[in-house]
Amino acid sequence: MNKSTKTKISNAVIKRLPRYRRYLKELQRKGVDKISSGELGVLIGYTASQIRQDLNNFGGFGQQGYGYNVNSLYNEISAILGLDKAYKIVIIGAGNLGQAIANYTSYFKAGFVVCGIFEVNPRLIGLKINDIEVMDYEKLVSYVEENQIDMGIICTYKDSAQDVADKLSFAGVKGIWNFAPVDIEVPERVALENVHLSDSLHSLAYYINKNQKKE
Amino acid sequence: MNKSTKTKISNAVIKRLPRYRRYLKELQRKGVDKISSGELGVLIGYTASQIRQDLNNFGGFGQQGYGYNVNSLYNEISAILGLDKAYKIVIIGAGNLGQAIANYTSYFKAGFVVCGIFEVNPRLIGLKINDIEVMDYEKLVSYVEENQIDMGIICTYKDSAQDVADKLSFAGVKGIWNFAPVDIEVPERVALENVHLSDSLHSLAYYINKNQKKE
DNA sequence: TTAAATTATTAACTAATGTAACAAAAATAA
DNA sequence: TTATTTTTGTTACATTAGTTAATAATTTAA
Repeated sequence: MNKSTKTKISNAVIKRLPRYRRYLKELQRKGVDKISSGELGVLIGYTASQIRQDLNNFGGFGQQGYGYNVNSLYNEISAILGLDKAYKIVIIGAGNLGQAIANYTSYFKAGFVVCGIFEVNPRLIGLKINDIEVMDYEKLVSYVEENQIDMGIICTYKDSAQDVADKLSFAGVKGIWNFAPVDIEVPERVALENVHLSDSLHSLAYYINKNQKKE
Repeated sequence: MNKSTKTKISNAVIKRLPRYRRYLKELQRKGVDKISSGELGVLIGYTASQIRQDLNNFGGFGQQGYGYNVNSLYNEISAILGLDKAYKIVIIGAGNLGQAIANYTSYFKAGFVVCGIFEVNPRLIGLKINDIEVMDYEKLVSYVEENQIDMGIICTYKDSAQDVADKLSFAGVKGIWNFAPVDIEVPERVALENVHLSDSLHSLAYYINKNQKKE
């Protein structure tokens, strides 16, 4: 029995996994081939105990008296995150953010394949952004269905976001990455990750002012 | 005595404030002028109790038997977040992301004034992006000092991010918004907000696969 | 064969979060 | 004016999540 099916894995753990992975990648790059939870803890800034516990949610990747093998742990974490597969993606909204995300994702993220960008603005339809075709938003649903797209990235204004999410969900995507500054509703089977940039900026403003009140 | 000085306000509360503010803005737009914690709770999806408790961290903005005045609550929350002031900003990195953030911030975020973009690539220096000058990265520190810049946005590759953060901190910014996929260190007096897009995308990949294992 | 290192796992602890309850205040209606 | 209703402010309680500590088991290396 797979461990991950036994107990629910907390959100905090999942959010730490990409971070572990980043540090492991770096160690790999440096040619380090084994590491103990203690050493890794110093590096990342977690306690050794937490690292062992986090990893043990998914199974015993380490070995007593030895530690963790950097390469295999990197691969294990990648597999847990599902980064050993490829994902077909569409972006909705060909504005500044949509374009930036298109470039960002297709250049830097092996495994995330941007197949098309959808737009309502007729002046943008037909253009190519980084070799990716900008298509008519009207064709979104049929395109997603026919090409078995896995994921949609919402880069529209907030007023359109829910409509986009509905169409994507209807057409069968498995996940939505939402950049519109609004809370959208999706069916339970669809995974949703929000990147609320304005919320992030606003909380930064708070912390800037709080620091100055020097508590 | 101001309430906010009494007790430390939890991070979760701060992170909810921009959300409250978004919904209040929407109510304002619809011409609603008062709302009870109960109604707001239904709207946002929190319990009435939590909303009252959150708001009471900062003082009593409501009135028994009446509820909360939408306009004044919106203004109060804005003030708590520090959104009643203006912030002078520089962006470091004029790549796709830097450009998108430059446009995003200067178009949509009143109060956040992008004063300059800094770059190492000589082919970009001297250009104007959305009326904002792209300057030589060498001049970052003196520019920030002379113009009393409040905030820096890091849109570089990960290898340069710490150097940028050091320069910004040295030059006296009060906050850093970091988009580079790396953990950077800043002095305590500098507020730091990370937007780790790749981490976010990777956790989305996890949830996509988890959903399919249909727990 | 023994000692040292280090994980896996259980247990204990701490902090954060959320909910409930109710007195106090204001608004409304009689 | 007075009673009733509404709704907050505030305290207390309960629950959950997250973290750290402790220890038994295993491996490595001397």
